[in-house]
Amino acid sequence: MPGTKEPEESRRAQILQAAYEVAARHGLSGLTVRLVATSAGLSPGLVLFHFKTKEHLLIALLDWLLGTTSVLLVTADIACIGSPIERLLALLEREMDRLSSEPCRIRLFFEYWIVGIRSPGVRRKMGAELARYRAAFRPIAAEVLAADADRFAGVTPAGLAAVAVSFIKGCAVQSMIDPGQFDIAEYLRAAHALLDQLAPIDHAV
Amino acid sequence: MPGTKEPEESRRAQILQAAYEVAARHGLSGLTVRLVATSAGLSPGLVLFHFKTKEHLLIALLDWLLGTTSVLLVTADIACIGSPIERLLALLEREMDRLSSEPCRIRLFFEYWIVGIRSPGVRRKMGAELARYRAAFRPIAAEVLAADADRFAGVTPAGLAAVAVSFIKGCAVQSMIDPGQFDIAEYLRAAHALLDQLAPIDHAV
DNA sequence: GTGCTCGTTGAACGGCGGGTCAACACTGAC
DNA sequence: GTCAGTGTTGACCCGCCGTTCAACGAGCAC
Repeated sequence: MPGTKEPEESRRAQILQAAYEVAARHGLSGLTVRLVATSAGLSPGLVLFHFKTKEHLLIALLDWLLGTTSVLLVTADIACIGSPIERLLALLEREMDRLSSEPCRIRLFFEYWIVGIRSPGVRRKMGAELARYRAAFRPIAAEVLAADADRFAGVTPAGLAAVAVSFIKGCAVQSMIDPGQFDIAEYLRAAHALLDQLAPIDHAV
Repeated sequence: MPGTKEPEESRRAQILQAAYEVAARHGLSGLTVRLVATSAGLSPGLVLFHFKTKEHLLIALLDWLLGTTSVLLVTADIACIGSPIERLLALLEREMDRLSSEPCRIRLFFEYWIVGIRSPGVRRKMGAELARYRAAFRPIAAEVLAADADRFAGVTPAGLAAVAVSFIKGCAVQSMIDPGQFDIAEYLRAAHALLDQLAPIDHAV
């Protein structure tokens, strides 16, 4: 039915949704304009009518991805934890849960990292996202440092935040590649012991 | 010069070398049989004569990559450090140096991670490599735990080794994506403070 | 020399993917 | 009704890519 006017801007959203599904199933390198069109139930030409170029489509998909992903969820139940260290640990644990609940999203981010190696535009966006992620950890990191100024002399909030991000991303990488051998519970216990100077409170099982 | 018998097996090595150069420059997705052939100064047909398929070539390249990358360098100057924690920290620092000295290799590994998402064969190899990397950290991790059994009650060597690997891989990711905003010195200082229960020794500058 | 094998070449094939475009349909303005 | 503009289609072009293959050349056995 050519010419039937859809709610205009919803076409872009519809196509982006289809693009996400294709990318989730076939990867970014397996994403083709035709596949996206088919998945959206539209003709290939229309996809390039709304997004001038495949490259534009990919960037729009990245924007959509970044826009629909909350940076860091500091929910009420976490915010009310008294000890800064416990709060940071709870946050880390929460983020790990997110990792395993949305594997497709995480994988897509990985693929965009790779694209970013060769594409300055994508790299800038991914870099900004990472910086935002670190910044979200910074307040809690600062509190952790303030709570034990002696031990953390010379450590900056940004530095600790970067380490926290590494915890998350490193866990994502390892559990993505070999989910069998990588034990998240052990991992969290080690993280706990590193942060906490006291004997670790039993969080496991 | 057709028919000139080269030292036989060195042809494969020559092609793999060329494949690595192409992959380093254009990425794994930009690697084509023709480009590899041109880079090696050979005809496209010959590449597929020695490696039946492009897929075979990619797997051979991965094997070559894994074979020519030392898992973990525990050099003499590090092995003789008395304190286990100091030794682990020195190792981490050494690994970070490796990261920045061989960025192409690291990037290629990243790309193979992505390939591994959809290719079970590649995933197995990458998983084994990660497991090997963790295993290399395990002895030192065990010594760190043994040196402070109270603090690390319930923490396994494997868990701490996984955290160490996350330190490295997380750093690699962050410094790869935005080298500008990511400060490795700060990062290392934070890592030091986490491991060490004493005030951190000044390693900066 | 004859013939066999193996390494090598480069043209050719088939397919696919990004991008273009003429044609068309529906809407709204006049 | 007419006309312009926008959304939409699907065929088409072109280039690239993986792969195949006939031909050829060098060495070797006899």
